Amino acid sequence: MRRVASGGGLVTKKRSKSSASASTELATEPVQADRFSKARSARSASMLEDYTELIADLIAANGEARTTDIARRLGVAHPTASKTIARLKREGLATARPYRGIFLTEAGLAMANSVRQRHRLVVDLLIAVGAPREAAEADAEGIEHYVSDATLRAFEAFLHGRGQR
Amino acid sequence: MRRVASGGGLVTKKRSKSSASASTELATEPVQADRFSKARSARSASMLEDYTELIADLIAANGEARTTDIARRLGVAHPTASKTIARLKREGLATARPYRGIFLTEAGLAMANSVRQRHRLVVDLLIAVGAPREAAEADAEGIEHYVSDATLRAFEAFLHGRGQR
DNA sequence: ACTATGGTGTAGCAATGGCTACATTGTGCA
DNA sequence: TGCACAATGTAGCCATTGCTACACCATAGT
Ligand SMILES: [Mn+2]
Ligand SMILES: [Mn+2]
Ligand SMILES: [Mn+2]
Ligand SMILES: [Mn+2]
Repeated sequence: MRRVASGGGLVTKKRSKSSASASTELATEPVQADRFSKARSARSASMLEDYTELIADLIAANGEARTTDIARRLGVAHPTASKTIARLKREGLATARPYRGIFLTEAGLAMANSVRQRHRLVVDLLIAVGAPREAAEADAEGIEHYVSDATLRAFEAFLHGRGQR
Repeated sequence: MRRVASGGGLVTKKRSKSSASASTELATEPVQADRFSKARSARSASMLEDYTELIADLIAANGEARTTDIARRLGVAHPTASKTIARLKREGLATARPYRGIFLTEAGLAMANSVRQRHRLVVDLLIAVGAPREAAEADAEGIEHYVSDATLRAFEAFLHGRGQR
């Protein structure tokens, strides 16, 4: 197919590859696809990140992390948490034996620590640029998973430069 | 079950509800669950937001938005785009007839416009706080979907106060 | 020591979002 | 005027992340 626009029969434009300025168009595509691809990867990791952070918090607060507590904190049904914990185990981030609590491996703990630090940094930055505290806390829960190291370093420098942190 | 920690048989702690300070613990849970819940909603909407924005961009640039172009820009296989476009139609955001291009409904166009504006605002803010341009562009593709209106207004005010925008 | 109760596990369903493989369609160009 | 071939559609696979329903287990308290 060689392409013809048709909408309501108005436009009539041919194009061998793409109709827009052949200069920018060809450069834009792969770059944009890369950005979307990165976002998809981050989305896929976000669940693991939240779980490890939460498990570490529960162990710190309660001495243990139980499936039901994890589920309640996340606001999901317990089989949902159970299934994701299975994924954590599969990916070497956690261990668990039936009817005992959930434990983090070294890799899981490392993830938890870096994720917690990043979470706090994002909240602090949002507040520093004027976001209401609760909005900052809520938004950070999603935003955190998409902040690159380069951006994170910029956040740190920004906060330093303001005396905060 | 009344709960007993056990890990390696070390800890031995009972708890009727939760072991942590009964004052904060009970207040923390629902608040945190709410934040996670909001993040899940945003995650669910993110795909629709990216598609409407992209379709509007393609129509502006090419006069039409074809399934293959959408897929290539997103970096996914065309049946993946095709399936998501079906969801857009189902949710009243787009229309399409076989072998013609994709069109946005009024609702879809409204979403595209607000999403594009939010996207730009997020990129501008990230750059304003010092993120490298390409990191800002890449991170914004994920971050944008999790920024609340309250935080967005704060971003606007922050940029205004700096003469940017 | 028993048992009621609540934590835990498991089965099975649905929606979403990836993919590959293959069928169908439209049209630019020979 | 046809037809080759790219674009589009469709079928069917898998993984993830939700859910409800139900079975099983551990123990706190009697
Ligand atoms: Mn999070
Ligand atoms: Mn977090
Ligand atoms: Mn996006
Ligand atoms: Mn965007």
